Amino acid sequence: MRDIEDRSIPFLMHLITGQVEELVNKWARPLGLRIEGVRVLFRLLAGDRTVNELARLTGVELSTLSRLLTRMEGMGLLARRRDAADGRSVIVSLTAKGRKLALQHQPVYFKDYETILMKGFSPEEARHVRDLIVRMLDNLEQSGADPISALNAAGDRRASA
Amino acid sequence: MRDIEDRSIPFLMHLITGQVEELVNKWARPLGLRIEGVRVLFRLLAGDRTVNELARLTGVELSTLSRLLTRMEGMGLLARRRDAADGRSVIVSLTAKGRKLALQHQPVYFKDYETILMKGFSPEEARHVRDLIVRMLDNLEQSGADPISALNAAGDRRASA
DNA sequence: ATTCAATTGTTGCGTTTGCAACTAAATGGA
DNA sequence: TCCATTTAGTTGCAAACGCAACAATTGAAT
Repeated sequence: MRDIEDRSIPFLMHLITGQVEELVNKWARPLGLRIEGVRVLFRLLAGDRTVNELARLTGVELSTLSRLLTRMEGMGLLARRRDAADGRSVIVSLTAKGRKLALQHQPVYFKDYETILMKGFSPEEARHVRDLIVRMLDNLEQSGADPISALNAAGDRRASA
Repeated sequence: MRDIEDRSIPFLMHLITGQVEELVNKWARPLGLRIEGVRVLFRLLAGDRTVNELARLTGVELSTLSRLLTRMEGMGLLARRRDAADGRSVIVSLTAKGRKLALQHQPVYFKDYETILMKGFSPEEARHVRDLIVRMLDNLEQSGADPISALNAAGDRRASA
């Protein structure tokens, strides 16, 4: 690896994430999409979702997602309709065109990037790293609804030591 | 963990990275910075760097970084000077004010986020996951200067199989 | 020496971003 | 029932983003 000096896990993940996203962006550019749009597309392939669910499932901020959906709707890739059961929610679904696009490009999606990332990994290593990463996410989640307080507390603790 | 269905490594990392960055952004906002600025600040604490080096070391895109440096220069946190040895390069260094700010907040930097992430990890697990992640970065790097070709090749291979 | 290529950093430009404020609908008391 | 609170989604706005084009400097080839 390069002469990276900051070997903290968050930073290393930042590097990986950034590079993978760059790759996906280049690939998706001819389709008029970027990685967020690609994520939405493939997520919807598994079934309709409300905007909120999509935000949670794709990790895209809500207002960003709302505008992204408007764009993709304009591209004819998806449709929004208000939920009859809950008038606040909006249900997003793929159009035929969107579904076709998704199916057409499904093979080159994340699996490929994961393949690159995990080259030379044994199955145990792959499983292990996935488990560890999931545990990190759990940790983040459990650090609280307002995780900043946990941080401040940690800082105070050390400061007073 | 939530009801996340996409358990691909890149996506899981995307979630972790996004959440950590959100935390850092909230923390750094009172300082007038965001995570990129924080990274620059602490990177420079280890010594002066050219703009290019900073970009590589922090994972910030070059034009974005250039403008970020202008802002931070305006805040009085750092200074730019042209390299006497190579007239193309610009050397970035902390001002006294920038150094003071960095030192002041050093304790709450990444270590804390890593602490949250790695809660409950044994030292072996922590070392292991770091090694595996570094291997992923190596894989990315070796996938070529233009890694998109590797991807296309992978797609073609499967398509013809 | 001259010319062509590569590297470094900045900027123009249109797009996208995230926060905060907002509307609208549903929920939970009193 | 009525009102306060919560939740879903959109939008205004200023800031930031990335790509591509650019100038300036260095390096390499002949």
